[in-house]
Amino acid sequence: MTSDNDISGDVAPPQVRTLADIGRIAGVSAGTVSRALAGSPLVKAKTREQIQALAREHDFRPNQMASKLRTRRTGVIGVVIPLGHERRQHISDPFFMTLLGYLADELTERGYDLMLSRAIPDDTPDWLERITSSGMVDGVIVIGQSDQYDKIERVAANYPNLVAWGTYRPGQIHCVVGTDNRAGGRMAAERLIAGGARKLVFLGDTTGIEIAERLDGARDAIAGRDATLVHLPCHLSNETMEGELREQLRANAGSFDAIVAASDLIAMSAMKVLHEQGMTIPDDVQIIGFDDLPLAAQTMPPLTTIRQDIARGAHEIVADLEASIAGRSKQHVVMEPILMERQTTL
Amino acid sequence: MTSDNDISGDVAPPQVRTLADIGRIAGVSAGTVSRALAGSPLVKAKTREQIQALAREHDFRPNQMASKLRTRRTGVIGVVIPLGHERRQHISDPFFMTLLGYLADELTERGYDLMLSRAIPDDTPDWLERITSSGMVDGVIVIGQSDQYDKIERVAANYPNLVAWGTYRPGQIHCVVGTDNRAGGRMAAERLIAGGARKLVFLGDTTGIEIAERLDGARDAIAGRDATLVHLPCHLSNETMEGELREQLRANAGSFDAIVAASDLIAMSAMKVLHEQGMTIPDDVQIIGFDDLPLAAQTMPPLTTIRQDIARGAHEIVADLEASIAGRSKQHVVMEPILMERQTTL
DNA sequence: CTGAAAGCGCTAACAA
DNA sequence: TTGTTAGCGCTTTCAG
Repeated sequence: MTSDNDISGDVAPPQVRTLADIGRIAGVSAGTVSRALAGSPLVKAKTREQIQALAREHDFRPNQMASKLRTRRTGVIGVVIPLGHERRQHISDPFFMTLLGYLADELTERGYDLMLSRAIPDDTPDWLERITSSGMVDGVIVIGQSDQYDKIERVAANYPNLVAWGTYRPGQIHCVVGTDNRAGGRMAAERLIAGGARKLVFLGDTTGIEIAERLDGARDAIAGRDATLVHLPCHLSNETMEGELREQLRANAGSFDAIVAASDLIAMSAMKVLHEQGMTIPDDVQIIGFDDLPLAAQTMPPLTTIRQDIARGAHEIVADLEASIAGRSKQHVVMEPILMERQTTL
Repeated sequence: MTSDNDISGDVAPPQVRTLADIGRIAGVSAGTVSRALAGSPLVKAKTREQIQALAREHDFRPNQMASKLRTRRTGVIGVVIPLGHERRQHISDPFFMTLLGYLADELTERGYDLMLSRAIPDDTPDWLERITSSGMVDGVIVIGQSDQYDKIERVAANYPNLVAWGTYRPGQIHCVVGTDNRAGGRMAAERLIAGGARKLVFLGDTTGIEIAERLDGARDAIAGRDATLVHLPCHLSNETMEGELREQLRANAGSFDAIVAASDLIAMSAMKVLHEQGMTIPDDVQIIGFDDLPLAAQTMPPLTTIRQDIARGAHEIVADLEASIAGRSKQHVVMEPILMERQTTL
């Protein structure tokens, strides 16, 4: 199963390691090399090109650590995913992964590097400070507030260059970009009721405040209407989810006619379990997801869901962060969720 | 749609920024503070604790840039995804994202930070050197060889601390961890034939060598048998995929009775399209995916697929890298693919 | 056990 | 147009 081929790493490393080395063989000072490589117009065009050629030839690139130390500008943005309430220590949520992909694009495009951290707040209380005050990054993006809202507030009070993805609460300190989760939850429940549902179920773990808000929204929708809503907790995205779901749905079989899922992933699993149990979607049970991942359109039947504009979210986050780093003011962005009508609702 | 609340960043930053600052208020030298904070037994227990308390109180953490420059050890591993043949400049492939998640776990666990880069080799020929010789990282992981096999070979010749995920070719220089793609492709086609299929189709873009090997494997399987295989190119994971697939499958409708998909994602899209076109799976068309993402078990019917052990892959990659950094020898790991029998085959 | 001093490799005044 | 100089903040001999 495992192959062999030992590989030794015995190759002579290039001898040219510093600006001074290049300078020596070019007959100029390190300072000039620095300027030349930076493309400074201060240095004579001819020597500049000569030096650049030399650098290319020797495959030389200035040491970033030294440069960053000197300029006090790292060009690195920290991206951290707090795994506050998900006990599985694994970054697996496809929503976060998708957002991460877009963030990588945006940051790369603007010339930043991206330093990714996975944080387990329960094990490491200073998970955020460790990143903000390490001198390693120019700014920090927190993907998902999880149950760490207060911690983020506290750190943001002394560290301006921080933007989080998540839910906005009036008066909060830390800059946030996200969807109006409560409106999304309400929208989902309303759509279900409009489709004739009366006995709703909300599927998802509400330890993270984003999800809690979605549940609140769903409750808003049934208030004063001839409908009920029961909250059935279940994890968001790990291997235990499907089993939990199967249990929950079996135990409550027949007592509901519609599901508000906290995420598309939960919705997909629920669809599968319902199918196993012989239910028809949407005739026996209607279902609405949340996120509108590309996958949502792939299910059978295609999943009706509440869309979050992930690409725009990433764009806004990076724009805010860049503004903050440049000393300009930034602003919260609360995006309206959008109902994507597909075929799991009546 | 967009909210308001301008946020200004006007908070007085802590005044204690260097070891010397701490030293001054503790009445010791910077050197001692450095030792104390590093937990060195050289410094008297009492002063050590006192200094640590002081640091905590002032929320001080040593500047990593300076530390790394001095020690010439960054504690950072670069992870790069070359988007060689996928023209969409977006990291979206869920397989890579899953691998990335596991890598993040492994690296965090071993105390490394992870610097993520997305590279577009066509636009940036020196995408790899830029990372290896920037002085920013202790090692580099390349996720997927794409069409950059030769480039990786060339760089690895002078840079030992590099491990790639991908396909192994006898005699190659760069250390690789991956699945035996050819065996996987063969396995898939054989299973289909065993299920009664005779007119196979391979769905996927073979610019990346991993995929090309899967196709070769499938060809191996039909060789000398009463079966045919046609290659229908299609992108691996972007928005155009579904449209392409629809075209391809319509144009060839009726001329095939089984599909070898280059990835689970392609398989899922194909299932959807076939379903639209009124085909039944697996009775009219059998289909096998590749990867065994968690999603594969969620489709309806659940997808038969060729499993790659992503978690183990991540583990082996990091183990190899750590060995290399420590100056020990590393070795290629070629994992056997595993057929996951589900319900899209007969 | 602690302090002084010498850099890690680079950049940016300041001079020339 | 280029060289010189003085650090960025930390670690680590070397002395004491």
